[in-house]
Amino acid sequence: MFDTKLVVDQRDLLQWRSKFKDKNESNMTHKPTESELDILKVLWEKGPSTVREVNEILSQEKETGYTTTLKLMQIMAQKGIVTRDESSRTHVYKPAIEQKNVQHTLLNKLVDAAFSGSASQLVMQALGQGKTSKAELEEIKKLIEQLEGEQK
Amino acid sequence: MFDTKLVVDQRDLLQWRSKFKDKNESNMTHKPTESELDILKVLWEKGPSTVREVNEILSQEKETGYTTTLKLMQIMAQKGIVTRDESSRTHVYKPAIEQKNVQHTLLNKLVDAAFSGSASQLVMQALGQGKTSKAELEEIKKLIEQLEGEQK
DNA sequence: ATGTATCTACGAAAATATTCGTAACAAAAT
DNA sequence: ATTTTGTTACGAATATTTTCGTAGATACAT
Repeated sequence: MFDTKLVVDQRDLLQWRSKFKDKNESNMTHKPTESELDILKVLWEKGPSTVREVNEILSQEKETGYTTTLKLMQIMAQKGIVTRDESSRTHVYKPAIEQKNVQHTLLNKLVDAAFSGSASQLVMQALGQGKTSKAELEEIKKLIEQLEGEQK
Repeated sequence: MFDTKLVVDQRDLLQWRSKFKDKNESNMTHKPTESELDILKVLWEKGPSTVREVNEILSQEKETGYTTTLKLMQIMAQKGIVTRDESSRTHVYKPAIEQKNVQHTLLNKLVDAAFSGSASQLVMQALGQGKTSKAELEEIKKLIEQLEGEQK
């Protein structure tokens, strides 16, 4: 009666499994946090800006302490999400990742997370909101026709 | 020389401002966290499920301890994001918010946060991925035409 | 009936993200 | 020259989210 019960507790199992996860910490898809995204938004729209400028704009939406914004932007710089020009005393920040890339990442995440992977479902929901102008609808229709052409 | 300097530090100002924010904590738009959304996704797809079932599925994607999933689902129940049937010992959970609602909320958030408020930009980006079938494109086109009709 | 597996409840640790005070310094104003 | 203002750096307090151990209860198998 060898009672060599093979006890594998949850923890051990998870540790073991994680050995097979990718080690690669590298700059995959930078996923900005929500606050970071707020800041990026400003930088994309207004172009290179100082902390004060960014904070000014963010404050219109939501009370935001100056040093809070500063700290966030410093962190972002460290993460490589933004770069900054330090030549003058007040640093000027600009985005280091393209809006397109972030859009792409977040869009896919959303499709996967909330739309069961169906992009067309998302599209229809988006259009259904009725906030899209006639001109835009036309443009989209044109795109669709173009896509239909390609896809033999 | 009354040196009654009116010192208003950042903190006071922010506190003061926040007095004018809406007090209304009520069930506005439930914004599930990322993990919560993962769980909702399962419940939407598979229908009412036990913690074990949900955890089984989540584990395929990412190592997840059983009690972790349990705790999350308990929290969600408390928040009112899910309801549960406690009649048998192993509780059965089901979503208490509709997928449509969450889609709507998250979609708007995304449009606003990453697409400068332009839904059509998002739509075009989504279609551009080339993951949309011909049939779906047709369906979307039909929707557009319908919308164009309404919008005199 | 005794042990084993499976649940829930619960609290608390760990990980992340956000907010902010304080110090040090430079620039500008007085 | 001295003071006031604006700026960065930095650490730490808060807040939020995620993860998990442990305890106690119930069902199930032996």
